[in-house]
Amino acid sequence: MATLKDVAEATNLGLATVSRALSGNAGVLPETRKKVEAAAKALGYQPNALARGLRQSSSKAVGLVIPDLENEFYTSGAAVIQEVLANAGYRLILCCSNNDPTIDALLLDSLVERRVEAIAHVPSSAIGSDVIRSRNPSLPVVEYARRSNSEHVDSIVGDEALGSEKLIEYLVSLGHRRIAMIAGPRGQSTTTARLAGFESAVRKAGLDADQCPVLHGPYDPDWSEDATRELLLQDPQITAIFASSSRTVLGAFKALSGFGLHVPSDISLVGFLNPPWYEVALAPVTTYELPLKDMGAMAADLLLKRIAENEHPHAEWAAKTIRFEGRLIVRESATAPRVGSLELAEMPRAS
Amino acid sequence: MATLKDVAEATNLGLATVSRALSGNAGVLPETRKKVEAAAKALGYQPNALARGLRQSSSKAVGLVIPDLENEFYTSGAAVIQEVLANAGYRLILCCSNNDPTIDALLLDSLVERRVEAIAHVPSSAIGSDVIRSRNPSLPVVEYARRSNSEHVDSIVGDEALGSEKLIEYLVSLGHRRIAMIAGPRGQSTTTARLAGFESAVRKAGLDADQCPVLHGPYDPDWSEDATRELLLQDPQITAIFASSSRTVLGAFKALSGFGLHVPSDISLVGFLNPPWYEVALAPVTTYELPLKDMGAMAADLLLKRIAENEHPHAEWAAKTIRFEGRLIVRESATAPRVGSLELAEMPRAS
DNA sequence: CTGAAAGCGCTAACAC
DNA sequence: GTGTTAGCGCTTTCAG
Repeated sequence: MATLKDVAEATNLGLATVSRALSGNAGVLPETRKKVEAAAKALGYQPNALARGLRQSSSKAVGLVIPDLENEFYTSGAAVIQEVLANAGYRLILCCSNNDPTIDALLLDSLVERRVEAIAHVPSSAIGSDVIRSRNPSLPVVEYARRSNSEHVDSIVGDEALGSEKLIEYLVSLGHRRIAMIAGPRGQSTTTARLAGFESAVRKAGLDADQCPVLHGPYDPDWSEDATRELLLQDPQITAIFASSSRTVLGAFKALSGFGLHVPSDISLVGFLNPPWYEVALAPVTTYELPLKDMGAMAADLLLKRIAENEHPHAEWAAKTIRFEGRLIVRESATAPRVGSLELAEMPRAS
Repeated sequence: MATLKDVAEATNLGLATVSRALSGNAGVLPETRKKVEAAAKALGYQPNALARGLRQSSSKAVGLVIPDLENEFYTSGAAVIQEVLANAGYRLILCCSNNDPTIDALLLDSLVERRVEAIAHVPSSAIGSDVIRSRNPSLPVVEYARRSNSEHVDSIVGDEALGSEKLIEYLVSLGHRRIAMIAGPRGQSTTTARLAGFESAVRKAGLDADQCPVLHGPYDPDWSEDATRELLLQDPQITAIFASSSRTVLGAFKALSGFGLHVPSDISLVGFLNPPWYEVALAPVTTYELPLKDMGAMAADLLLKRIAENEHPHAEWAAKTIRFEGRLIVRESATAPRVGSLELAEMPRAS
């Protein structure tokens, strides 16, 4: 590949002049610039971002670590983060941790090695982004969607507790008193918050906690399907299910169909988040939507702001947690509880 | 941030020794290595990947450009590409072109500047990856999911033509003779192939092409909803719709519900690809599934292979196009055509 | 306005 | 085994 030197030799100019000309720097004769640009194009010159980054110690890159590339909860924000950053001239290095804390830490390390100027992070463990601070305390970090226990990073999250609470309140207002929750894996801030909201709402409504079971497991349709099945078998009095993620909703629907049960006539179901398909599900899903796009934009803006602040010897700022409220979306998957008990007909699954 | 020199000074060793020790290179006394590692850890030393990359002219990074971060057609492959590459010690720089050829070209350029060692690319225009070749002809490139007109790049795609054909054959076997297709935007290889399959099947089945209308538009639920509405209004004889992407299926369902129509009793609907929600849709969707995971793995393997070949003065290899077959998945959204004509009741939309 | 030279942090020859 | 040195490609003083 052609280098600056090649262009310099081709034009009989000095390295410095060529550099200035190509980086749109002032102080170069217009005709000189023309000549340089022509030669550069002719040689197919492409600047070497590694060399430039090394020299200026600024890579114009930002890292983003998310746990799952196929989950709208993360990609929806990632999309706007990438867009905002791109408009500001930064490139996004997007990594996927598969929800594995070890990989998570590895990826964070490698981003630091690549000298990214900031990191957006969906933490996969409570340790979260602390790895980074031990490497380079001045590197701006914002946590998105999930919160770790780190004290020194900003975080942008949804108000998940409020969401669950609203959902349960809604079910209670419909007349439900036996509500089950299919929760996520313990130890993640999202799970914790959603669970807290559930328990708080159950308490406030004066429901019997024993009649409102909670099952913990991964945010995975297959697990959720099994969990729902088991739940119904063990607790056929349940009249409503709170499936606390879109994957969970999916599994719940499948289990319910398997039993020949209809939503909402046999059992009510509410979800969380709002992927487009909720509108065309077996029963359009009543849910709590989080403003993921706004959250992503905010995260990106904050990142940019922190980068800018970093230029100047920054006054000690306090890390802030910004919690976005969402909204309850009432569709058709939840109605007043059925009368009578559940008839579970284990049907052969279609395909 | 600490540099190699800092570690060298701290240990009273030479730069080279420290470098060797830290990069696990042979020819260093075990105790020396210990000492170096201890000092490095104490100083919080992190290697500078920019400097290393510059020196070795190899960045251990691979670029991936996809048009949409929120579409499983791309992210599903992206996820496995990232995984395979990560296992081989490469970092993925994932960029999103928003289906805009200009941005696409920009991103490709910036990847070249960052000296990635290979690029996986979902082209957003027919020019596709040619930008890259003009910059650096020896940079391995593989197109994934879509094909451009580039002659010199490998491509991994699904057999979309076959898919449409199978789907239409299936509808015909059910008795349909008036089938509409909601197609994607003209000019993309996927659209072209899906359309070709449709037309070929229509012809082979001896259907009247006039009775099998095709609408072109973006792969977008809202557009698809409008298109479906219009279609039904203009052509109420239609008994089946081929919605040629998952977004399109979504819109079609919404339009159909809006008219108070039921799938499949009033009208049959078949989709394309196989996102998990197809199973829990208003009517579980009959579709043609592509092995996206296998395709992604293949793309990554090919990339790795090309990188390895690049080390040696490579014999001129021919670019290959690998086309993966998928499979027809029969669910419940298509049955024998209704008898009688359609009653369109424009109902107030719920929520 | 342009050129020469230093140096970003690292690795790979080459000496010792 | 270890140290010295050159140089990857670029930007940026500092002279001219």
